[in-house]
Amino acid sequence: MGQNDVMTTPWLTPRELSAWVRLASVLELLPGALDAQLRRDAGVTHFDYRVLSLLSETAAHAMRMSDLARLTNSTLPRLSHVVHRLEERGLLRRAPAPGRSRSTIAHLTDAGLQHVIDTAPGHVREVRALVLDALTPEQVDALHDISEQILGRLDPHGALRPIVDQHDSGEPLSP
Amino acid sequence: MGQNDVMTTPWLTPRELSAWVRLASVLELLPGALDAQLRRDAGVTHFDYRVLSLLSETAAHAMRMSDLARLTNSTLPRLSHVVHRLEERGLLRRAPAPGRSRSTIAHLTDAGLQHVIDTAPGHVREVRALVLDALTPEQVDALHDISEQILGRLDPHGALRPIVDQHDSGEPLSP
DNA sequence: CGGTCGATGTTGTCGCTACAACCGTAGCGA
DNA sequence: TCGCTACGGTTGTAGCGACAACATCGACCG
Repeated sequence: MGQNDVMTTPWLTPRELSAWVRLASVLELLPGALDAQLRRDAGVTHFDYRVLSLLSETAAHAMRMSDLARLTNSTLPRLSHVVHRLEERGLLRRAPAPGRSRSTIAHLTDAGLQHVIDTAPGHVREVRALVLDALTPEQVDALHDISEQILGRLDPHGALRPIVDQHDSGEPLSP
Repeated sequence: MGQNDVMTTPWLTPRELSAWVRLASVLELLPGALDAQLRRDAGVTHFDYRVLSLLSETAAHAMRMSDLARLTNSTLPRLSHVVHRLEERGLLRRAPAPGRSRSTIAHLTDAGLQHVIDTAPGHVREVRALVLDALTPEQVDALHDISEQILGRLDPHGALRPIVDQHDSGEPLSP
């Protein structure tokens, strides 16, 4: 990692640099903007929302902790903390899995489901306003492919690939 | 924000949803991956690196705090904390601006400059590995345009637009 | 059986960010 | 000259995520 590498590292072309600078800005600003809307209007984090939303999409309104962690691109410790807080707020409950298993199941409560139902429209509007409505249909498709390629690098083994295309499940509360 | 809005909110089409789900995953995973590489190899966060890098690109290796905040898409309180920590590590110093001004100038130290020089190649390699090398040249250009459109929504007034295309300055340490 | 290993979660601690409150100074009008 | 306001910046606090240490339970192997 010495400065000698300066000579041997392929630098960024102007086009690459220009694209990267803009993407980096989006990476810094967009999560905060999404979080701000959800916190202001619904008192939850974007991550909280993902957890509740995923639970709402299952038939039983419940899921194993480790599956939830994988589907949210998260880690078990982080999820455990988040679920603990959501449980204190009465939006879900934890229960040991029935049968011979040491796993924990997170169940969405009625209040939690209602919260998702109340929160989803505003969130969708925000996603539209900040992202999708800014793009042409062709750009939306290009964004799909680009994101897919990058995910391939971020997650070479496809460990969390199941997260993608979960939207063919029953309930219409996907985003 | 009642559930009645469910009826009146334009929902996401399958293509939109699929693109958004993937982008959301990138938003969650990519910043962490970038941070991890820089923390592991260089002991700085991605944000720290942006600050040091921007300073290294100026002729005087110095900049006003408020300009630095704008160029990093950040806030003054956040920057103040970060600069305080970097100052304690000897990578930069703060000094009141000369003349009649209440502003503060952050100066990169020699150690700070050297740190950027040592760190840049590894960071560029990571950006290539995770993003640019995963894309075709056409996709890089498309990413440029897409990010630009989204930034237009995130920052309607162009308050931080100057951040874009700063790379025509002197030093070659932009990313 | 006994012991080790791996998988599943939880907890504790530390560092960073958001937010709000605060301070000092310049500019400006009465 | 006296405020008043706006700007530039710092500090304090609370909350969240990363990471590591710690349980616990099942499985496998001798």
